[in-house]
Amino acid sequence: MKKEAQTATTNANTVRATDAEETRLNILEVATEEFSDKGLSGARIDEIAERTNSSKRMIYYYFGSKESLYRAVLERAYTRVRSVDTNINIYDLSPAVALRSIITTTFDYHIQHPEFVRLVMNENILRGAHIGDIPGIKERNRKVIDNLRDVLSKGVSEGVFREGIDPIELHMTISALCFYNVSNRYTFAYGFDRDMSSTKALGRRHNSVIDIIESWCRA
Amino acid sequence: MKKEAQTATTNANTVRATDAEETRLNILEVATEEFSDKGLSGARIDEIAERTNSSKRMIYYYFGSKESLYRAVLERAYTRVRSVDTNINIYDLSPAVALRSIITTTFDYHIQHPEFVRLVMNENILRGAHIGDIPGIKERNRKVIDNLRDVLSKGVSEGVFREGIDPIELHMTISALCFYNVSNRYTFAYGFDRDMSSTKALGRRHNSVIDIIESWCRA
DNA sequence: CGAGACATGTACTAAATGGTTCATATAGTG
DNA sequence: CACTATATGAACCATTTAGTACATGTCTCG
Repeated sequence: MKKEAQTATTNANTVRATDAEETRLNILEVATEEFSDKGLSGARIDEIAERTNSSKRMIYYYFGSKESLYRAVLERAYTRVRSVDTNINIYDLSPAVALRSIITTTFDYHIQHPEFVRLVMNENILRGAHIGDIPGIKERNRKVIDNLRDVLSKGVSEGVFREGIDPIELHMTISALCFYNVSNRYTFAYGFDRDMSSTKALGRRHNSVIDIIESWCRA
Repeated sequence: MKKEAQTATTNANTVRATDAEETRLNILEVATEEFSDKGLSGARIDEIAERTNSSKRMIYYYFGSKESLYRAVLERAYTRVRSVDTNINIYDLSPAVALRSIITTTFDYHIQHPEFVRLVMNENILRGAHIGDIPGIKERNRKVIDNLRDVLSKGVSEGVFREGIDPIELHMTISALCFYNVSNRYTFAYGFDRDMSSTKALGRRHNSVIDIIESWCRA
């Protein structure tokens, strides 16, 4: 398959480079599934190798070790989130709408990316052993907090939000409420017979989350 | 040590039984640490055996397999929570005070029992594969929801809470807000330089959580 | 006291698993 | 075209790990 792709193109250089990058990415994708599925210790390199278009040999060729591969997966996952919530333009919107839009984006992202949620869970099981190696996280988070601070203070000065809400607390609240119904989906579903992946339950939950945070922030 | 305990007592029967029960419990305690620390796949039977007063042989004698041991650990953890929040007496308190007391109890329990939080996280990583085997969870949860429903409706009829809040949504909210700052402690701490185990941060968070839920429920 | 049940220590095993060795193919370059 | 760097396949290895076989001790009860 790869060979066909190769001969199909004229510029061999590009092909080779692309090919390698493709292999790397393919490994990364499969690894993301596996690590997010079973965690660092539960994941199996052989399993990843098998599901890859490539081989175990290549995994070590490109990533060196299981842990490094895991780190690469984690980094990629975090990079992807970053690209999402940096995209909301706060300044064109009224504070109330901006806040709501932040909540909705966050909520949806978690629903659509359970693999991210699971990776973060796993990293916390590991007591954050690897997150320190991933560059750019603090900067990104600072930006998130700054955004929230701006929205809050704008809301306060417009009289729609009340004073005294700490942006970090607010962020934590939004995160918690968006994270939990994905992270604890299985134990919760079992305990309360409420399937947290049904559209109905999610819609309801989404409304609740918006409602909760809005009534907290409202002046 | 065990032998001394034995000779110290007169009734040999009791001693023997107690001894066995003690061994079982000791294994269970160490296993709880290990599983909560590293998850099911990360935990090592040999590691547990070593930290036990007993041996690997005994682990298999009493529990049969790693998975069974894990299940026993999970069951014990859930049983312990149950005993806690069944203890709040809702009926003597005003709805507002009752709600606050539920929140505080839940909040504190999570802080004081990170091992429970971690076990639940792990069980969700496993997609709830074992929680179905644990008896009594549904009944307990039903009781929790019933309690909340009572508090809510009492509050509504007294005019302090607003109508239309679903007790399951409320429970989920309380859980999420109490769970997250323990479960995501490490990634959050790193990302925002806010150590979520400091007394100060916890106090502040506790206030926030109460504040959030109260302003949501308030009429 | 002697037999059987309960409890426990020692040593072992088979399979799984992360990682490596060695050989080799392929493509771009002087 | 030969040489070099990149890329890849197949078999292999050392270690770890869940689980076991077997012998033995100890308590209870007839």
